[in-house]
Amino acid sequence: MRIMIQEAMNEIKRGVAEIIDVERIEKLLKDYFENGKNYYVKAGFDPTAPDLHFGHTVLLQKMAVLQKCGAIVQFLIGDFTGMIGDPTGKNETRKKLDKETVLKNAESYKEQVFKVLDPTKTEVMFNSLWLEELGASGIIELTTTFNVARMLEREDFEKRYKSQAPISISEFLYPLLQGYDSVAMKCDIEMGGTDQKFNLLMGRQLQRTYNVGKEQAVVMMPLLEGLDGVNKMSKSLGNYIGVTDEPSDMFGKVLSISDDLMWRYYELLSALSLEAIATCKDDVATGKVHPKVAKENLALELVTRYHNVDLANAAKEEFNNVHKKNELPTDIKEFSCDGPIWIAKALVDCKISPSTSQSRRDIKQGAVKINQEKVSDEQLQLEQGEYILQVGKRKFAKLKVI
RNA sequence: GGUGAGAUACUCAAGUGGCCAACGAGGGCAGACUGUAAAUCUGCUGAUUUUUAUCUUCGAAGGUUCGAAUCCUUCUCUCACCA
Repeated sequence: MRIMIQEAMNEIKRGVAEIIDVERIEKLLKDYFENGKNYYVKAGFDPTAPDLHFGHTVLLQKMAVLQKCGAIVQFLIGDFTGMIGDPTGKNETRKKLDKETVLKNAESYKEQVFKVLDPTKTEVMFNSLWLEELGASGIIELTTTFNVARMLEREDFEKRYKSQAPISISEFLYPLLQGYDSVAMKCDIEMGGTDQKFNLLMGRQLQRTYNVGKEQAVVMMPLLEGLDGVNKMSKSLGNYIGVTDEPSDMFGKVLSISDDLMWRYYELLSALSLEAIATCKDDVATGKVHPKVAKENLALELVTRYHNVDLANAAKEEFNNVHKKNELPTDIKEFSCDGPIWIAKALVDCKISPSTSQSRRDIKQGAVKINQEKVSDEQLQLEQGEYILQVGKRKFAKLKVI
């Protein structure tokens, strides 16, 4: 029994940035393994963007691990708090979404989330349910539990306060409301990114204040770096790999990360054991395994997870055809138009160039190819026929000139 | 409420009457090199088949002028200092 708990703990601790109250998690595990008692793990998500990317899955995967150890996941959609916008981002106050949209978003969340989480051990919840009921008096009461000095301890607020950047009062409410969620949900563990530390601890604090009878443990996951290897993965920065990305896109994006970053992805995203990863890393360092092969394996694993093995292998083959052998991808978007047409215009029509000016620049640089042949004449007219147009290494289009 | 400062392209940031489609940096795109990458080097980075040109763009609207991102007026927004 003790060994089981120990093993579970090790698996849970893998890759996490910080755990607060490890003892409590151990107790929960013990209660599960000995008495089969479940416990609740909360994680909050934004209601506006049901586009999950690998950054989110770091958290989801950890929750999936916990599900195997008796956790019921409370998948919280912050439809109420979404109005305020978490101060950690630069988000300004947002408009409240109508119910219909929220429910629709929730549905698409489910589609994506259950590729990782076990649906039988997951409850989807909305915080408007209890926060709306709280009312003005409830919110005022909530604010009395905390003072401004403490609030300003939050790193983000402290910085802005010192540099005299504006802090909106509503922003103070965000951590309080998120914390109140923990009270309403009576969760045992809350998960979040390291940037959420303050908010996560708030939940713990408020559970005590409101006499919930338990104080949630906190598991913080590191923020996964995006494709650029510097900034955290986010949709707005465009450096993300979405769980709904097409197999070939997903494969290509994974292959495009730097060698250093690959190990980070291995640690946080792969299902391989840490020992296996360490071995692989050694083999790459000693030259036994080519770094590209290691990266391909990672990409295969991830594409398989969100699609399937066949598509993953197809994506790999496709990738090597296009990039290694310089062949053409299999599915190229097709267009047709009346001819004759000026090459620069054709590229714009096929959406592989933003403007004819840009087309001309690209032609001058030798970045444009027709049927694998470099184009040197920027005045070129395309007569009747079918052409494969290409800009750079990645942008392709098939054009039929009538 | 009072006073002062500011708003320039994707972002930061120069420019204070013509040589400004606007220095520079980052980012992005492309070429070389590679493992598709990273690093490095190079070019490009408002639009337009008039390309040593034309048109649109420097918070918004007017005005002065042969000519304005630059000067004047009003407005909008942001910031700072004081209360």
